[in-house]
Amino acid sequence: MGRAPCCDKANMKKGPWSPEEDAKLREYLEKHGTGGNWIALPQKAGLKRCGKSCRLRWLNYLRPNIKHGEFSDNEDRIICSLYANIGSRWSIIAAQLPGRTDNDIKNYWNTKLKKKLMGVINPISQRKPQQAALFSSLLQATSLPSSPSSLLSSSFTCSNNSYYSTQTRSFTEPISFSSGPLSTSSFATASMIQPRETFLGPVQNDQVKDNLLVFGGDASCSSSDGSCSNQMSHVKEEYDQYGGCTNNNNEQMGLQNYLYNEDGDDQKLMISSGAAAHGGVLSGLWPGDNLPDYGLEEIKQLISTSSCNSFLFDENKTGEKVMYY
DNA sequence: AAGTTGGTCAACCGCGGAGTC
DNA sequence: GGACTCCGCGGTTGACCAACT
Repeated sequence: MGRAPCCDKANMKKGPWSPEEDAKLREYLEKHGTGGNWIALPQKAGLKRCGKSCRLRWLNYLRPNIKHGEFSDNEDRIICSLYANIGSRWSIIAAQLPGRTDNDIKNYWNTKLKKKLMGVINPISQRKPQQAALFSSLLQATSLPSSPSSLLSSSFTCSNNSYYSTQTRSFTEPISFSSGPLSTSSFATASMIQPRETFLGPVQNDQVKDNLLVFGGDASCSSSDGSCSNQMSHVKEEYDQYGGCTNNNNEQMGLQNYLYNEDGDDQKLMISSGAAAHGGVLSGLWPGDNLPDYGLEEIKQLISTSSCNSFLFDENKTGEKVMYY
């Protein structure tokens, strides 16, 4: 037996919403709320629209406090980081960006951010394998520049060359980039996130140092392809538990509490990462040559393989520090 | 100036999960 | 436990616009 249609499509208007329809929907929702039933709502509101369409219009456009327009560098970083960790879980990502909708973020990723990232990754892919591995490892430890040239001009530093394992709760030996080919598996092992305790869970005391916030975690992923999506199957659950709560002001509190510091826009982040970027490592390696196109999966895989926690900083812009563990 | 191409973004589609009966 | 309904999500489409040829 097939699924019943959510509404009578024959009598439903489709396409762009008119200002009148917007006004009707807004007025109704402000007066009555959804009433817990989107399907019945359009009829009550006097709209010849599908309930799902109403819901989408409200959530993506009419809802109060919706933020439109340019994404900040900060938002870029959060999106990249979360995408690297959890993939295209746009609703979860959106929950960490107040005022942004999942649709907005999805569009932004598909049209702009992905290309931005590919601009970084593509040059890597034509390196010799050894260099490519190095580049992909570096990616997760560097800022997402507005252009490859800005990446080149960036000075990448990290607080040290150690990575911190939340599994062992101790600092381990630094990773050296000058010692030959990099083992991606070691990075993955060192850097996979641990949602409950670190990624979405409460920040541990030892994770907050010098105004740095932490997320990232221990070795829960050892897949050879570096993909960590499976390991994130509990993200929603964890999110519900830790992130989907509200504070006293009934404001949603979520992962942003661990992504933003008190200054909000000037936060510093500590992320799980297996690789460390040295200042100047990239210098002279940027090829600027033509490279094969990368698909979404490759992007994700490249990020994930090297770290499962790539996070891209632009040191010049924000002066952020990166710590690895 | 006209046609083509590419980018953007609002909206649609269909699926899976959760809740209810 | 199964059928059914609704919600929410992610992928995709298509209209619109600007840049390019």
